[in-house]
Amino acid sequence: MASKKVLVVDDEPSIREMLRLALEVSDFDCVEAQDIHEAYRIIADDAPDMVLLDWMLPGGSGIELLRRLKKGEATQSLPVIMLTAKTHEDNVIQGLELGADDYITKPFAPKELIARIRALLRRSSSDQAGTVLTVGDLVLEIDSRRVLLENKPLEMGPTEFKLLHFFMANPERAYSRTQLLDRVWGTNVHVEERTVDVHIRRLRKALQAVNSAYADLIQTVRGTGYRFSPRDLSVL
Amino acid sequence: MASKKVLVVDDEPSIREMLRLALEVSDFDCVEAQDIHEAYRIIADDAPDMVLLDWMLPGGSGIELLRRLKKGEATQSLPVIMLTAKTHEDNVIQGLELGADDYITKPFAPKELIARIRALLRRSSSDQAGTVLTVGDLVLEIDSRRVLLENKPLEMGPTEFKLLHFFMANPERAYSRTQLLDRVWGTNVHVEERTVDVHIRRLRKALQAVNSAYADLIQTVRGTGYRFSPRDLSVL
DNA sequence: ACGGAAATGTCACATAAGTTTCATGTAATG
DNA sequence: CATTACATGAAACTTATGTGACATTTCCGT
Repeated sequence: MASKKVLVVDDEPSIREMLRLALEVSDFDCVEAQDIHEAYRIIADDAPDMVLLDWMLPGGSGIELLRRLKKGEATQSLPVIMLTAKTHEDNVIQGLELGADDYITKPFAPKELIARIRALLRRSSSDQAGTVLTVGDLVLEIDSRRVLLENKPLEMGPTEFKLLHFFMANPERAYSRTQLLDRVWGTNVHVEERTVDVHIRRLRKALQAVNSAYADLIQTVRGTGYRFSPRDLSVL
Repeated sequence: MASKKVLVVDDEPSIREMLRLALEVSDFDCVEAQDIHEAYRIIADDAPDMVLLDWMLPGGSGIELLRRLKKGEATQSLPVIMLTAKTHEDNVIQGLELGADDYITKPFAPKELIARIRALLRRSSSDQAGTVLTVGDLVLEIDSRRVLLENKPLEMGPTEFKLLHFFMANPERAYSRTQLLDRVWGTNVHVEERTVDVHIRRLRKALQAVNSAYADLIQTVRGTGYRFSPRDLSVL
């Protein structure tokens, strides 16, 4: 399975390093940001699955980041665990009110941190359950892990499913093979770029088997990569 | 709906207070007991829907209360979540063996506690007696603990029954082996994931013995787990 | 408490399914 | 028309699941 990506936001390099270690040992991907500006960029580019946020960022900006995340449409459901010093009970309350999903006080046992991360990810992934993505007569059901085209189930492997899921969630934008590998396969996977082509092909094939017009949803962007574009689906 | 009533059994007033706060914020009713004598009285008088039981009651009486509850006819189905210090792994085992439904180690995130309480109440309240689940010619009678297919009784063990029960109550959705272990076997049971496969196989076998079409109800979702899908039962 | 039947969990091996890579063909680009 | 990028089929490989057998445990009736 593709491992989950955790964004660590802390200004102390040594703490980031420690967290990275703990995370990677437990088979998580880890990306680091030292300030909220960098954090924002990474959230946009790398789409982490959750955020570990140090509360004590310089200038009290930890709270600021949390507030902005919870305000933004696209980021408000991104799970956040706060790291706090144990003396600041009131900060905890404040953080939870602002929408942090959990907190942990320093110093903490790596084991506990990992356990909480797992618990949180499990919880929040069940939140996105029930979601159904639709483009014309193409329906992707997350819960049942099925894809229907014109009410007929489509045959495809797990990778094609994830790929289609990603595309339907991020339409009208071209992604390079590297980006696709990163976001569909997961970080730190060493796979040839060309492999993407093969899976694209299989996905197109699966769509084409039922209605050939739908294969055109996945467009080749020469020199760049691929794009999923409902916009110019002729059938609609 | 009328909010559920939770009995908190703990000798520490401050902990009771904290729990009460967490519970009431989440819209539960809360009653408190500081010892097992008081707990018993409240169970008899107030009929709580579940019990939050501190394991470390003075005199080790937490275990005593649990034992007595599980022995009593009227109280044995009352759900119990234990609160334990995280160092006492063995107590947890003991507690679960005695029939506790779940446990949570201190310190814990209020959100997690609430989540577990909700999960537990959902599980136990859906165990409504007298219910009969039906899919085509497949009939599952909860109270008589029997399964009929085309009016012929099916042979299966208790685990297969619970598994089928769960599937029939939650159709059209793919579950991982871990999720199935959690929800059919019970939380924190240490059982190999692959054991699920074996029980799936036994269940399929039982169905197939009468009508092979019904074995297809239980579908393998590669890379994910299994799904119960009446939707594409050809016989219907 | 005791013996046997039933149920359960685990393992090892067989089989099926899916993934990646590679070699080659084909279409776009300047 | 040379070059580059992409499409495609198929082989090699990796993983996931199916399945039978067996050791253990649980449950009952004696």
